[in-house]
Amino acid sequence: MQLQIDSKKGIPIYLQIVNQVKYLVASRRLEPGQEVLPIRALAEQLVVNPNTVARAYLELERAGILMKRHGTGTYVADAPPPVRGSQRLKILSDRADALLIEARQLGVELEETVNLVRARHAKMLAVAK
Amino acid sequence: MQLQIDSKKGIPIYLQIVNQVKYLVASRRLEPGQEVLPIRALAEQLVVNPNTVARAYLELERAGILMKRHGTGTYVADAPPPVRGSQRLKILSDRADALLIEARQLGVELEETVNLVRARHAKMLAVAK
DNA sequence: CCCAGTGTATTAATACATTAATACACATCT
DNA sequence: AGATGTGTATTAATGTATTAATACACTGGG
Repeated sequence: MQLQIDSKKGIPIYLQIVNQVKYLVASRRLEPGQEVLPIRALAEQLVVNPNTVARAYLELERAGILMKRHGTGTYVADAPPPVRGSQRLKILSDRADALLIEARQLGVELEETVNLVRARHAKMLAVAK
Repeated sequence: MQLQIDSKKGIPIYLQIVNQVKYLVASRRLEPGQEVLPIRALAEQLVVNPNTVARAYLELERAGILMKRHGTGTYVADAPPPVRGSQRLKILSDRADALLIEARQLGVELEETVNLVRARHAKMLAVAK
């Protein structure tokens, strides 16, 4: 698991871990059921306090991305059943709005924005594991 | 200018102002050149400290959304020339990635995500001023 | 020139976030 | 049962964010 932590870029370390793991899972480089590095191991690899990794894993567990088993290890969770609840769609809408607001501010048209989404999606699934 | 502030929802007041003004500008309910409420006036309307509004306006000015003129007032800035710099496209890509990661986690397919973006865009430009 | 209205700057109180140190508890294997 | 490797909980130090109180400075109209 190759994570890149930048201690000086303002973004909290635990969030950098969260985001990168989310990306790895979304792009299938980490698959459901697979074990991820133990807290201490990842902490050592990143030269970071174990609690910081634990914090990240906690967030990821709450987000349904990871599953921790006490005394055993931490694993990538199964993908959830598609699209339950309007609560969840609201989050997606917020993300879409943020994208559209930014695009509008940059003078980027809708179709160009859609193309960007498609391009990023392709890139996300592109590279090998 | 109709803003809704929720003091108890965890999101900082100044950010709620920033986001809502961004939305109003992106959706053309506020047009370039138009004067927005003075800091104190908006602060009074929202029952908030003037510094909090000033903080929001400062962020919006830095984002190129508003333009302040000392002693005179605050105005909606002109739309920037379309798409300069790769720095700016990087922000858009990050937003697109966030959307795609969230969608993936919810089991929402690419085409459905694209449709959502189109739908939100339509809704954004829908209502009257 | 003054006045009223505008944005600006400084400082501080308070709360929250972030990271770390340390000790604890559970699971598995022998 | 013990050893080892796993996640957990508690506490604290430190920094950062958020909001507010207050005084300052610029602009335009009488």
